[in-house]
Amino acid sequence: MQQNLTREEKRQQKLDVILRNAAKAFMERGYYKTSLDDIASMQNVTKPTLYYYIKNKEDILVKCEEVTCGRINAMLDEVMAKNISGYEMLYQFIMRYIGIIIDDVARCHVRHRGQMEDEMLRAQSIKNHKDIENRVREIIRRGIGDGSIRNCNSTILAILLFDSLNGLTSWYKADGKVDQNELTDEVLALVGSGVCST
Amino acid sequence: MQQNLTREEKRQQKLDVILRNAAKAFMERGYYKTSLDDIASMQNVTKPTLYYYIKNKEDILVKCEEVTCGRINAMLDEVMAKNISGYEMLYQFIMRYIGIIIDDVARCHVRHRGQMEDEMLRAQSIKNHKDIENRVREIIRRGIGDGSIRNCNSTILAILLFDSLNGLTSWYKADGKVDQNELTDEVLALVGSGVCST
DNA sequence: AAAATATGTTACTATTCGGTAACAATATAA
DNA sequence: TTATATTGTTACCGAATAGTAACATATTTT
Repeated sequence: MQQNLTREEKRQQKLDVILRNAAKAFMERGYYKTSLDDIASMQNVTKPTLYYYIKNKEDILVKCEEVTCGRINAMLDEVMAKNISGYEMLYQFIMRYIGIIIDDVARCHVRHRGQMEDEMLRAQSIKNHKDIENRVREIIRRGIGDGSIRNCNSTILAILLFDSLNGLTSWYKADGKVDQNELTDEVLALVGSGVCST
Repeated sequence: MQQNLTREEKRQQKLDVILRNAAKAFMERGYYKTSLDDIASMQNVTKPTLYYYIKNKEDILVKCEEVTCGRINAMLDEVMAKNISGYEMLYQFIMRYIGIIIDDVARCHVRHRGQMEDEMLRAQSIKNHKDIENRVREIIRRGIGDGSIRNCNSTILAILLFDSLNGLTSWYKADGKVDQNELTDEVLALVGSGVCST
């Protein structure tokens, strides 16, 4: 008899719930202060059950990273394919990046990337971010080339940009006092024109 | 017989070394992956000796915070006493803030603030940062008042500013490829005028 | 010199927690 | 129905490590 969902789909859904709950707990209490027992009990299962969905504790971070980097890169694919100026690309990237990282799984990734204990995983994590950073640098260089962005050190600018954007993850709550549109406007205004009134 | 240094001075020096070494290790390996035995062996002492200088592991974070916030507030006292425009104040704050947080103890504080397990300590840590943030907001408001800073949401601007400045701590190494002066120039240019070429 | 204080060590406890082995139940397919 | 794969549980192990008690040594003060 055919179910609504296949086994594989149900399995994927459960994994998603684990990631979301774990990510939330990691952000609230911290990675080391959140035990696998804590995470398991959020799902109303026991710890060994988790090991059917994840390899080990660190694997949760890896999976959060895969999901998030996948989204960011897909977004970059779209934005960079458009026939617009470098500045407009950067503008759109920022707008949509904020939309992506306001999510527990993404916030968890941002906060823990490059901190895996396993050396291979750590290297891969660092590379994943560097790749994204390089794509944004490419946008900045295009903007400098087409004259829409002030001549500057694209490396430093890209990093500063990510610092302020990723910093959002540690204080911005989607349901908080600050409206997402107002936040996005302020970020875009600051990045675009700075603070000077002149 | 009078020594070069009094007991109290020697004690303070040893505490400083402990804080510096611990902060460095926390930044390199992470707080939870650095044991008190690790820290002790850097001093060529044993773990119980540390407890003569610190109350417990968390107290290291508290002491790093006290040192760093003390420095920042003293700097703000100076800068805010000057008879200059709000924008110039902000400019000087940024320049000197970068100078302060390029230091292992300060970096350790930035990375771990508000993450103490003890509730009282955590609340105090959050308050310490909020106080500093409020002083910077005051600078921004003054700038808006005297017309030197574009009209904007001072709360969001202050946070974004701290995000990008504090973000430096996670990648900038004083002995690395990027020169501190060039970095400061780029930050000031970005905050001042943004990325637009027009 | 003797007393008091500061600084250090060795040896140990208690607890937390990631991970696993062995076993039980349930759903799917033949 | 029977066989098989999947999903779950209970009970346990081993390692790491924050913190302490008891004891030893050095340094300053009286």
